[in-house]
Amino acid sequence: MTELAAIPDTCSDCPIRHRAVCAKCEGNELEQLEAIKYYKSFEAGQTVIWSGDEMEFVASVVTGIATLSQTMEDGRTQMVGLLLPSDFLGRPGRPVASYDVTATTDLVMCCFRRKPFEQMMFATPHIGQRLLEMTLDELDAAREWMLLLGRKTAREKIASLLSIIMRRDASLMLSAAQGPLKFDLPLTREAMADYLGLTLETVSRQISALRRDGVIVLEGKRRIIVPDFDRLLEETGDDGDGGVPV
Amino acid sequence: MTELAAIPDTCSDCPIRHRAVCAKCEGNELEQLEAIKYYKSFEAGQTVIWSGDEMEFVASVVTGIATLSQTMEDGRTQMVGLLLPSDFLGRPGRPVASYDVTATTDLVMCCFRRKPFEQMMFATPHIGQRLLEMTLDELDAAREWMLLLGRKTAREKIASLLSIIMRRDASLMLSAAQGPLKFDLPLTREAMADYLGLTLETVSRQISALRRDGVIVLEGKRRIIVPDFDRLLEETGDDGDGGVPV
DNA sequence: CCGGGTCATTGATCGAGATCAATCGCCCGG
DNA sequence: CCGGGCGATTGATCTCGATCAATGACCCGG
Repeated sequence: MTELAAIPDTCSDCPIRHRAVCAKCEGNELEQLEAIKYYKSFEAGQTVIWSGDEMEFVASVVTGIATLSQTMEDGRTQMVGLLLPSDFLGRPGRPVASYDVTATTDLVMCCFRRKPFEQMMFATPHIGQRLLEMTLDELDAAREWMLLLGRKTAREKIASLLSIIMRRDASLMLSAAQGPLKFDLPLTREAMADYLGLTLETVSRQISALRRDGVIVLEGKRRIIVPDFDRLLEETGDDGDGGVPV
Repeated sequence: MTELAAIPDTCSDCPIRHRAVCAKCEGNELEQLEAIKYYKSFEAGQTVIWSGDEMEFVASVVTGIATLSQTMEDGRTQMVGLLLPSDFLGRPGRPVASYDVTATTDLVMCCFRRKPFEQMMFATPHIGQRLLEMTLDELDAAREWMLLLGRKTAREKIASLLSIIMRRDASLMLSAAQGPLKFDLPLTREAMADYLGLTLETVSRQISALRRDGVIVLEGKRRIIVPDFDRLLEETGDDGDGGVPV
């Protein structure tokens, strides 16, 4: 059993306060939300919910990473979403989960029982407005991802995934230092394969190839150093300014 | 120049009145929308807007079909959205188009200038609520599509596309007759390839293979007859009840 | 210090789909 | 009736990534 991550006392202490579904709520609205929220923790590897299960809550990721994935009868699986801190889980109005949700790291979620949340959403336009923004962002990300799945080579897929992860967690911890960037891969090779529509062997081979070509440096299995971010971007196949604004 | 499709006189005559972004609006709200709307028509093959262009309007598709697609510098392209009647084009709050939009058939759109629409959205919760529902549906569709792109075989991709098109246009014209279903493909082989992440040759070969195996019958190049819909569904690789509820 | 488990790497081979190329069918205009 | 253009089909070959298989690196518990 790993140690549980710190759980904020009140919403004002919350690290995702200004990015999550509650971002536009203030004063009274925030108090109402605070009254119905509760925290749930999961350990790395645990399943949060299975596709088809009844969902009695919706939630925001506070810390950690979770994945959404779909599986075909014969076992082929494709990841269809990556939930980072502040991302929202669940669909108001839908009582049943559409995807398998798995914690890939230790995970803390801020949960709201579904029914009260839906009622509040009806009464409080700020929640629905914020959820719409977030959903539109996710749709853009999904479309970027479709280009990756449909048209990119294995090497480009790996480079793209690395740059996506770097960008997203840079935007969370307003990364100070310039120069060689360094970060931990929060995913196993298998999870990366499920994300990219590849096999884990191909993922491993392409990471080795990028290492051989000096695009990345490995420190152990999971820690990645990128000496030249622009060089990595060239490998993604995207045009310079590229895509998703976080 | 082909003949222009019929354009409804008023919103109450409009064929997409109860499915589009205006679905929840009544009385006064509907009048306001009606006051700022205007129609635009495009011929099959025309580009509606280029990625990166300024968008001065958002719009609903009234009749016809349009596609959203992304292109890489070297010319590889991936379709990322298919807009059928009642679907919404544009993102409130974003002044610039993110995708290339092309009319694949003659197309009529009901447009709203972006700024007034955004103001109305702020004042009228029903519009934002409906847009949220529609966006969540699109996100689900995009995720289904990601499974297709990442994990399905070429044959499964073709079968899936056929069943998606059949389902979606059956839901529009509440198809009366049972028995052998018949419909027109609204896409060229090349557009199908862009949708499915394949080459047009592979699309052609797989369609021929499905024909040889008796799953479909062709009437000319574009008209498809499906003698046994369940047989087609088996070929998609999805489990029976399968996925997107329209 | 050893043995088992998990995750990752690397090698050998295979095959689905891409690529290159020729041909066909159909429509339309001269 | 002919010729050109466009979309679609079909064939031959190649290649990237999948598959099958062995080995390696690391961690933890006994």
